[in-house]
Amino acid sequence: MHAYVHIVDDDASFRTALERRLKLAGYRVVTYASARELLDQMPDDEEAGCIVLDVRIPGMSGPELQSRLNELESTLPIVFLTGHADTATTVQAIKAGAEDFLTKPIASDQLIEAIDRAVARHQLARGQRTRLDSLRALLARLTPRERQVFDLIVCGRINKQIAHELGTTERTIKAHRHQVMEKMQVQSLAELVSIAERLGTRQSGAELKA
Amino acid sequence: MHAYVHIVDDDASFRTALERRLKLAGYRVVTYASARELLDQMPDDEEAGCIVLDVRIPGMSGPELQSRLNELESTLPIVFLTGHADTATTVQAIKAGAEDFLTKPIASDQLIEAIDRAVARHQLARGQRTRLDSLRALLARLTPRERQVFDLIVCGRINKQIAHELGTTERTIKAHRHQVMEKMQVQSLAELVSIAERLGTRQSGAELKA
DNA sequence: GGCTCTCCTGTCCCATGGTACAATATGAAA
DNA sequence: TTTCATATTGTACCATGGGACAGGAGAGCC
Repeated sequence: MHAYVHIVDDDASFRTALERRLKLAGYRVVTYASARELLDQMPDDEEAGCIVLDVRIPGMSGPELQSRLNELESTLPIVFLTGHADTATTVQAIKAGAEDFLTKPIASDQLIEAIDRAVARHQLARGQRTRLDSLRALLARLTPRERQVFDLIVCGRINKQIAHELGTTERTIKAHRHQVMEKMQVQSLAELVSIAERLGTRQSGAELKA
Repeated sequence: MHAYVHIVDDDASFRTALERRLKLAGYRVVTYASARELLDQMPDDEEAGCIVLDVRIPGMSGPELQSRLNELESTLPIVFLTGHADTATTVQAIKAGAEDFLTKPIASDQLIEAIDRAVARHQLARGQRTRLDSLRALLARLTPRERQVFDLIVCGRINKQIAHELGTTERTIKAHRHQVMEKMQVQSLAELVSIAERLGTRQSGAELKA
């Protein structure tokens, strides 16, 4: 609860009306008159919420703002609102990950449903991203050498091979390997490989010889 | 090349015109007058291709056919065509995985582009599915006991623990483990875990004790 | 110059994984 | 009944992983 809805629309009276309606539904609301305004304040991605975005707004258009937000890796789902939708714009927006695309005038119940869905999706995405981020943070703490060893371990190389490929001794690899398991907070090789797979850092094998 | 385009439209003259145009573009074409017709013949998912689907057709509608195909786990991408698109239908179709949603009359170049994209996507999806299917086939060849051992191995259990959990001896587990590595055609634990991760069979650990 | 961090190296010892060589028991299928 | 797949167990032996204990070399910072 207390999720944020960010409304971007150049029609002040519409913003106000929608704001009132959403606050009654239990949402916290922030309004913006333009894409620029939203980008300047850049809503916090960590707070549950979503964006309600008019397609035609002065300056940067709705879809332009969407692609900009995608570049910035925002995961806030977008619910588009528009007076007259053309099909190409609709298709493009949904393909780019918009949660919904609605036409004005819109029944407020229907809009709220879309917003609820968007917020729920954001919760999920946020949870996943948080889990991945913490894994990435662990990985980032490895020294360059440890990272090399990590890559070779999760490809199934044994210590002897790793030592040979890195031009050092088996004993040294054991030391690095120990550090890797320690820093990645895992007790088994299986967990380590699982992490590598989820982070997409695992190469299929031969690529690493280059 | 020689990809199949499956056209579903109740307008015979439209079908014929489009068929001619697509054959010139190098496609193989199969036409259907209704959703039923396509379902009866059920296009082969293994052949590269896509479906061009009119939204409003007698009997089962385009979107209904789409959801039916999804249930049947078809991976053939769908390009929708329609006279007058309403936004809700468009959004729903794209969310359900349609490659595109175009309005008639449509420039044939534009349609061909959409079909090219759809076919390309199908190639990718097919490749991925084929790879996963062959892994699943390997997994299916494990005996029930071997499968239990597999699950525990990829969760990071050591032989001793597995033996205890399955109420047998370490030596027995070694035998099963050998069979598992053999049947799954892997040389290292890392590869085995990677497969489990990609097939989504890997539990996070504690769940398996139940 | 000290201090810290990274990277590197060594020996001893034990736990674990893997293999070769064998063998038994059970149930289903031919 | 014979045959086969499955599941089971055993004894060795060796390779690999990993911990305990100990130390050195080079780079960057205060």
